[in-house]
Amino acid sequence: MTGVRERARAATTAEILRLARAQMAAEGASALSLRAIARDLGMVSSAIYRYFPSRDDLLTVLIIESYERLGAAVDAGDAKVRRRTDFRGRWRAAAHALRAWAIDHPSEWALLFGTPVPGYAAPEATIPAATRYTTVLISILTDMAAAGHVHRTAVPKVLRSDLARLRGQLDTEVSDAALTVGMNAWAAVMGAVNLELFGHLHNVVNQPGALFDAVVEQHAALITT
Amino acid sequence: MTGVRERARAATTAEILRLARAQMAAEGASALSLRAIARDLGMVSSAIYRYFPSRDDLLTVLIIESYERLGAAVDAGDAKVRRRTDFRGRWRAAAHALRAWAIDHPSEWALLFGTPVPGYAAPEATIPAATRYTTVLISILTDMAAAGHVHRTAVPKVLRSDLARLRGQLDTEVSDAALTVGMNAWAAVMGAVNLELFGHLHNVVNQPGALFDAVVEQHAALITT
DNA sequence: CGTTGTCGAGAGCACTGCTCTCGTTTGTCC
DNA sequence: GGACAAACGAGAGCAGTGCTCTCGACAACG
Repeated sequence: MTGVRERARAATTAEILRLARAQMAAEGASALSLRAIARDLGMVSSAIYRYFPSRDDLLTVLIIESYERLGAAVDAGDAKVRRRTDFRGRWRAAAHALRAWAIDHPSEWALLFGTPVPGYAAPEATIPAATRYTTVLISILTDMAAAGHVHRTAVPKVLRSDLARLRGQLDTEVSDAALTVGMNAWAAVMGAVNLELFGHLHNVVNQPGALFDAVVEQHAALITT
Repeated sequence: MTGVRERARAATTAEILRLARAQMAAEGASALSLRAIARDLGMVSSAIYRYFPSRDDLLTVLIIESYERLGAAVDAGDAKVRRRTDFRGRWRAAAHALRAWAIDHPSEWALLFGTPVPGYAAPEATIPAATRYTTVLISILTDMAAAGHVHRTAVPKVLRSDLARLRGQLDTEVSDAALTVGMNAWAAVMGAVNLELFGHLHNVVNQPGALFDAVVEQHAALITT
């Protein structure tokens, strides 16, 4: 309750995270240095350990926050579509919001979807956050089902149990076929963004946005069929 | 010409690369340490610099080699298909060879397609190697065109110039539509493998192979249409 | 045979994450 | 209000990193 110390602590913690993010943006995710943060903060390096027990814990917090931001960005993209039954439009908006966020925050994208940092193993804590940005796609599919849309894609038998479990976790009424097309679309979009963000389209496609559009449109058709 | 010294040098260089690869497999790509390699080699760390001017140069060589290995694996997958006009079969074989290699060599996959290592910027030298593993897909599409197949996918206008340039570089006769479906398929497959390899399917899909199959089949249909 | 260039060893620099100790400050309880 | 415990920052130190420099031993070439 006694505010002074707690507020100071919260402020310092936030400042550490802010500086960490700035440093990540400037130098890349795995170049993040506790000592550099401490210097920027005008502190000695050991003081940082009063706030984060280790570099990995700092990374974990950053990862969770980034998942949260990405999820919010994708949500916002979807929310901008007025006609909620315009499922193609919502898919397009969500997908493009995903790519836009990735381009605006490349270091954070790398943190989330690139190689896990050296000895770093994503702890349990990140798992719920990690699914955050996929819920939009699920809700689009759910709304489609509610609107009477029936997906007819073939569902690999071995996936059945996974999909049933997923449906339970999500507590939603989407068919196996819908989940399958959804995952396919998800994989394709993630693949396109990764190729672009990690430089694999250099000297191959100079208009990565156009390639992304093609991927999105292709799956727009598949999703709404 | 004088063999003794040159052969010793080649042997040491090869040994460094071997140990580097072993270390990567054990600890992950960015945990690669020149000093540790030197220790394993029974040398002092500075001696390594007689063979590689910097850690980044070592990484570059490793990356190029890995691209080469991946390309060879995908080629081998495609080559196993007897009926060369069985384009679906060839696509399946190539895609599954890609995934199999990724699963067998996760650290190398991460090196190629994960976050670029800290301050490391892929130098020009890696570019030709980086396209190596995509040539199989191109040759499948080329063979389809030669067999009289006509792709009808819509091609984004902005991609036209890129595709024309690509066709020139590849020196092959594939239509814009074919290249577009090919890239879409490529992005989807890469996305599916990345999601699986980097752990984003944990607690989502326990049968990632099945999801991958679904992606491959979906694009098999799109490619051969 | 002498010169030249290659190679490995060793010391050292600047950096990293992290631990431990030591005063100082802050909040709490009597 | 005073005693006590917890929180905090400073500082030194350890083990590790990439990389540079110098020095002595050896091989290759004229």
